[in-house]
Amino acid sequence: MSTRGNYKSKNHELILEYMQTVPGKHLTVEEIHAALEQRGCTIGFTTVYRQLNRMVDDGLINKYTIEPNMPACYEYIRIARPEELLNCYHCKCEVCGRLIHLQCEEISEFTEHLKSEHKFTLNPMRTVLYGVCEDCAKHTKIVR
Amino acid sequence: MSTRGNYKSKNHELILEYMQTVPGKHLTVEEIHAALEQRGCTIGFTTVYRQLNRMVDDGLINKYTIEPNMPACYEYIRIARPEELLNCYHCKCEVCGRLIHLQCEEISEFTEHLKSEHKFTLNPMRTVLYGVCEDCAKHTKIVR
DNA sequence: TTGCGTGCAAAGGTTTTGCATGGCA
DNA sequence: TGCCATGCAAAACCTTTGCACGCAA
Repeated sequence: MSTRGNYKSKNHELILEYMQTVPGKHLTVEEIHAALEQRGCTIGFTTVYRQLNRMVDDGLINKYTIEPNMPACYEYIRIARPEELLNCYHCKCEVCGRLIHLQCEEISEFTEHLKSEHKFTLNPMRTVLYGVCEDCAKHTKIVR
Repeated sequence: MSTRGNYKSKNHELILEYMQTVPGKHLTVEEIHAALEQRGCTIGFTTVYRQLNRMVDDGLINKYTIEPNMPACYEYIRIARPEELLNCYHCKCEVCGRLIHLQCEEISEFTEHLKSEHKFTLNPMRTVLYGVCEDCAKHTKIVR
C-alpha cells in the first residue's frame, strides 16, 4: 500500500478517471498515454508509468506481463462487490488474443479449494489463464 | 513448429539434455548458461536464447514471463502421460517469488469444467496462478 | 517551507538482430 | 557446395532512475 498520504495531483486524477472509463480492458502504457493526449492533456511517459505502478500498489489497477520485450498491460479493477474478486477469472486466447472474463460457481469453489487444501491464496486479479477460446478451437488443431 | 528439418547441432543436444535432467524446474537463461559452462562446454548466450526459443516453438520447453526487466523462465516439459498436463498447475507466490507445482483431483476437474462449460481449452503449461503462499501469508496481511 | 509530483535524459535490464565465421549433411 | 548454427558486438525493447524544477499542502 501507498505511504504517501492523500497527496492529489492533476495527472493522478486524469489517469485514474480515464482507466475507470474502460474497466476490465487491458491497455499498454503507450495506449493509455495516447488516449490521454487525445483528450488534450500533455503528459510524460514516466508519469504514466509511475502513476500506474502507484495504483497497482494501491490495489486499484492490475498489471499483466505477457512476454519479454512486450509492453505490460494495465487494467482498472472495478470493485463492485468484494466477492466478485474471487469469482472472476481472466482467460486469454493464445490464438486470437481475446481476453475473456469468466464468472461462475465452480470458479469461486476452486479458489476456495486452493486456499483450504493447498494453503495458496490466489490473486485472481493478477492471474491470467492461457488457452484457446471456442471460436479458435474450431479452426485450430489442438492436441491437449 | 519448426521448419528447419532435422538439423542437429552439438549445442542443441547439450541444452536439451541438460533441461531433461531438471524437468519441471524453472530456470533462467543465465542459470542454464552457467550450468552448461560448469559441465565444461563453452557456449554463447545468444545460442542459449535461440535454442531455447526453438524448443518453445517445438513444444519441448515452456517459457514463463513473470515481470518486465526480469529474466524469463524456461522449463522442460516431461511428456510422460498426457493427462499429467491437465493435472499440473503452477502457482507463483507474489511475495517470496517461489514457484509451486500443484497436482490434484480438483485441478483436473476444474480444467475439464472450463472446457465443457466455458468452451475454453486451458493450456496449463503456460498458465501461472498468482497469489500468496502459506509461509508468506503468515507474515503478511492479506485482505482478499 | 516542506515534501511530493513531473519530465527530460540517461541508465538499467533482458532479449533480439546483423554479420562474418564455422560446422553439418 | 549449400544451408544452418554460432558468437560477438550492437541494437532493440520496455522500464526505471537521477536530478532539477514545479506544484500542492
